[in-house]
Amino acid sequence: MTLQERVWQRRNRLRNRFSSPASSESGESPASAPAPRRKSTLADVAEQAGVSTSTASRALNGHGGLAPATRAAVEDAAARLNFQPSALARSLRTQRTFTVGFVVPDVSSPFYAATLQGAQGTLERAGYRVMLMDANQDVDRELAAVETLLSHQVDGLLISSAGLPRDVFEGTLEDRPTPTVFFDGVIEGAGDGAVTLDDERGIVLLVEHLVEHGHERIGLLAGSQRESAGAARFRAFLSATAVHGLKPEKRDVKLCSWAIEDGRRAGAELLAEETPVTAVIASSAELALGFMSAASARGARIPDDVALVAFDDPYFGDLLEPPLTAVAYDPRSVGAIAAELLVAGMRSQPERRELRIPVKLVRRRSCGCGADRAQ
Amino acid sequence: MTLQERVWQRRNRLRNRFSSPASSESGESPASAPAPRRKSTLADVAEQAGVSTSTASRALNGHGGLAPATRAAVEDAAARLNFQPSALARSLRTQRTFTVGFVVPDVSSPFYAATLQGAQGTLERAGYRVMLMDANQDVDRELAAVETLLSHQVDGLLISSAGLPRDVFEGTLEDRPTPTVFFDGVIEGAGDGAVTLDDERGIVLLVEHLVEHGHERIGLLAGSQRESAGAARFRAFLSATAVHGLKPEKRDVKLCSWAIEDGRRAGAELLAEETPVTAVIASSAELALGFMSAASARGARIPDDVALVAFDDPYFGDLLEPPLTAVAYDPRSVGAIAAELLVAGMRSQPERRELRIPVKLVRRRSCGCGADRAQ
DNA sequence: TTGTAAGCGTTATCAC
DNA sequence: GTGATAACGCTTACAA
Repeated sequence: MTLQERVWQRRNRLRNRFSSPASSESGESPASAPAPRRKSTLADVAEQAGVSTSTASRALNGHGGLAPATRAAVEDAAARLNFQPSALARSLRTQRTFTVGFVVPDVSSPFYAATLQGAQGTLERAGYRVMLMDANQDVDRELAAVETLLSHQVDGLLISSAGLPRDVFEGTLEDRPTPTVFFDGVIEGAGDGAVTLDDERGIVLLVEHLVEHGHERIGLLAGSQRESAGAARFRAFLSATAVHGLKPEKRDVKLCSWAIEDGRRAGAELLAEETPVTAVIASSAELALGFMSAASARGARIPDDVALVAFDDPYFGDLLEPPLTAVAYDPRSVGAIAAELLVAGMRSQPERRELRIPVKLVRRRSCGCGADRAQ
Repeated sequence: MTLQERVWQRRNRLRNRFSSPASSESGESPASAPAPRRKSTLADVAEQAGVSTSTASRALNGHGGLAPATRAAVEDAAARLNFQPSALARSLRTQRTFTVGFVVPDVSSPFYAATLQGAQGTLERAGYRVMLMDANQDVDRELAAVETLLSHQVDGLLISSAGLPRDVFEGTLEDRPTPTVFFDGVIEGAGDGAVTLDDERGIVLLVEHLVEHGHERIGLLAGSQRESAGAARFRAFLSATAVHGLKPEKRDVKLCSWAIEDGRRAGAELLAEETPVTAVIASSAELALGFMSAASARGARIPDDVALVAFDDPYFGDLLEPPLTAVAYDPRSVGAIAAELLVAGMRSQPERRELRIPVKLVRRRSCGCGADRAQ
């Protein structure tokens, strides 16, 4: 139904109400006053149409054999009463809510906002609504969120975990097997699917590029090690540097959280060493931003004094100073694909699937490209 | 309950299950196999505790006078069965869902993501959950979202409208009076509250500052005029420039949508005039980004060739090149305050309130500050 | 203090 | 084809 049609419908409804015999202008008695219009129920529709509620239900749901005339009558009555079935009652009866729960550590992060949007699109198309919960980077709240969602009988769960232990997660789910797919922050082996970025490949790309630029001492802003993505990037960093014969010192990798402020702090520490690293990899865009801020506060020039690359390409990456060399990917698609896996899982019971979203390197100036033509 | 406690609880549950007489290791008959564990209901708890469901209900909800012993027995049984009440059934009975619907034109926009987070925090504290719907900048989908939410019997609605006509909105709501507060994208006079940014003040700040820099011909990237914020900023622009005796030409103000791409396109048009404006105001951070991109594509330098200021201070505003002069405000608080209004509205029926979030000017380099010391 | 029973608004299983 | 009727899982008068 288009908006214009709705406008008309609304006008008609008003007209009907005023011309209805029951609500005469002069009738002042409480009895004849327009009843405190409660939302009309299936029973009302059935009554109006002169059929039973079961028939009304069937007519509206297109089930079973109905006389065309009855069906029309019911549809008519429903339209006249502006009937909207109660999702609550329906769900209680059918045990399906067509709602999926979505849990992320922080909605306001551009990455999660984008995954949410991607998932939302896919789910909506499949007829599902999303109930969102922000776990606020806190494992306890994450668990609470899952429990709330479960008590609402969501049909499925889409979770980016901040590091929930596997047995706790499974314990929570145990007496209510609910299809679950993890994305980005995954729990090893848990759930009916997992979609992650290709963390390993991304880090390899970054390290290789820095090595091409001639760097031999590379620092890392590692991000939270409780989250699978942070841990994976750290591991990948270790092995990728090893491949090139580099052995990062402990003080050159900073384990920290994901916020811009963490990047600033860790970045300042990195920069404060007597002989600092010549290049740094930030495990996320926020961390890179924090590092840039720290560098600028200290007067360190990027990439001249220290090169910077990031895992995560923010949409304003080429408007920064310097433009940020980064590993890019489509965050919407991680949400969308996770949602597809989930929808499949809710329809049947396919085997567990793990997918990786491909990443690619976007060369800009923060790594040294363009500035020196040396690359 | 902390995570650690949950871990213990989970372990105990497992232990109990294995030591339960019903599930002997050797019992192979289907009858003695652990029942396909359906979620336990209040009836199960009541049975376990040897009381009626009403008593069980009262015990769990802390209602009425109960013998301490019975209450304990019930709580015990509930814990043992890992009982989680069905939110669905409860809501159907009580007619309250403790869920509020949240509708925005685009979740992935940092602004809306932040409002969402603000609202979520406040609502959660008040005991409400949020059900999110992305209207995708489309008025029809916005309406559909509201209807879906209504059919889920949300207790309240938080909406940033993309321009829904008032009578359509009210028509949809009419037989189900649901507290609603609008924020950012408001519908004049509709709902039980509205919180907006101080659009007028923000634009005045921007125009004044540009005038101080000596500009006499200022362009505007106006944003969508269907949305109240876009329209308000446009109006404010007209009156603020008039105050300074400026009369913007029609071709200097670009009505467009909010996306970065729109800013790029409109910006390119502005820049392409024979004698272009000397300064431009972007109605949003995205539009400013688009303009920067257009300028850089064309080789126009900011602020030397054209000054730029924006209504909206992105969190990376000072890392852009040039750092962006902008009107700043706290986007979280608009969500939080809207949520507070809504919570108040759901608890009682206070009069309609309209609030404006204050804004302030953040001077950086894109306006010409610092670059020339002339300001 | 506790139990009985009547719903909340649907859908599903029977009969007719 | 259509209509009673029994759930779904909970809360809440009203009785006892």
